[in-house]
Amino acid sequence: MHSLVEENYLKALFALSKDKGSVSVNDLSKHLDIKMPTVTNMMKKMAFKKLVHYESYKPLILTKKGKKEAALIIRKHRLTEMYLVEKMGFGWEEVHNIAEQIEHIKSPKLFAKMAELLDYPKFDPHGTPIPDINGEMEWKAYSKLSECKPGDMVKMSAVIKTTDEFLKFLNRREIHLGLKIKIKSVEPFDNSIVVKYKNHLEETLSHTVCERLLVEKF
Amino acid sequence: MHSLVEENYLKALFALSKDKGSVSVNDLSKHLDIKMPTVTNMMKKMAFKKLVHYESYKPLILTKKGKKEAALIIRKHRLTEMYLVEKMGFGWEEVHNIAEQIEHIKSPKLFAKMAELLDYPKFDPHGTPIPDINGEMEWKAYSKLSECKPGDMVKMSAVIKTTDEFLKFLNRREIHLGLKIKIKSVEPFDNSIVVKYKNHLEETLSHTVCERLLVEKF
DNA sequence: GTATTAAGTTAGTCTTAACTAACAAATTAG
DNA sequence: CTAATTTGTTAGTTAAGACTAACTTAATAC
Repeated sequence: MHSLVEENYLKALFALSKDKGSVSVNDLSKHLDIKMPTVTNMMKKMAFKKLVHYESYKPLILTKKGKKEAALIIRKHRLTEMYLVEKMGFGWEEVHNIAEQIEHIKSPKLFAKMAELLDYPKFDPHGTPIPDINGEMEWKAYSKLSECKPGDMVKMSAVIKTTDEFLKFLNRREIHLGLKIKIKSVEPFDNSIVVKYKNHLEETLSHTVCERLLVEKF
Repeated sequence: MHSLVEENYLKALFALSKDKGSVSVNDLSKHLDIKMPTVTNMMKKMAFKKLVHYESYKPLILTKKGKKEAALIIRKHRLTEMYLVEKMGFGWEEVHNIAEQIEHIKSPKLFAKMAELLDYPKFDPHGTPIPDINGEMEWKAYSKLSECKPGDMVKMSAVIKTTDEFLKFLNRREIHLGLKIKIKSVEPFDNSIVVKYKNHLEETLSHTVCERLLVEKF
């Protein structure tokens, strides 16, 4: 089994390689707030364990094994978040830090029980997919709210790049998953969007915000 | 805050000093399965942090601070055990190892929520008292089943020196907290006891077993 | 296409928390 | 009360995982 530290490297590698499929030592170093030489050393150790493909001066690539193990940690994280929200009554902005710790708990039984009690959830409280027990996960074909056009009617489906602060911001505006939103206009100057939903008849959302909200059109 | 390692030393010190009020380096070393020199070193470090009174060649004594911090870790452990049993459906023999890990989670909110959802429980699933938020805890005046006389009617109130194996043993005999037990006879040769309860009309329990079962007479 | 900058590596150090070997103090046995 | 045994300490080593300083390779700029 891997150390808590290795698990954090795995998670970071997985998260950062989402798009390109590979990660630079520099990016990983910044993301983990760990200096580059330390990262290089750890990559060699993890390469020896067949978790990552490592060659000097080349981008880092998770092995199949590394990817699966990372996904299983993320599974534990997201199951925990869902459990905390659904079964314990926490707000979606409160659960990240707790899940960050509980994801390292070694107890297949605990997470199996969470999954069972939640009726095998496919998404976490932020709409992000939960990897299955084999580490497989699939994103639905969402659009960013920032890509929507005036007149579009959409359903809030997921929040990305979540921080506690951002989620509190959404709370204050009563924006939550499942919310139906109508795009009233797009301000060409700064790409901010004016939307209407529930009893909020005219709410302006900055481009920064809209880039983080994933929606389904209908 | 203290490291996970220090927390384990605190817990062990607390558990071992239950009776005498002090612990030898040797006992602590054996209990933690850590060699004596390592323990001595750690005691110096923890003495510096005012968690334990340490003097060369003298028994170890927890400070008030050390005692409180130990009790608060034990509070987290026992709240977790109760939560796992009451809210997640685990058996009392399954929860120790999970709680052993979750007790180190840094999140006052999580444990406050557990306590709330459990309606501020005073005892864990084994009948052991849960320290309150100030680290205060009190044992009720239980007797050991081994001290009971033929004819006594008692209620099973707590299990001590629990191991998963011992709890499974109790499961197989359908012995659980709250069970009403009648002592039929005591075998003077080996101090085993013959008891009657529910549909078990004659069950023999060894002295070893009876030493670990705490009961209330009535 | 060389010069500069950025990214990555190597070498050596630090801290935590473990260990063993050797020694010292305290306890127990006779 | 001394000898043997047990307990505790000191000193020095190790592994994990962090760091800085110095150097090398790769990327970018002009």
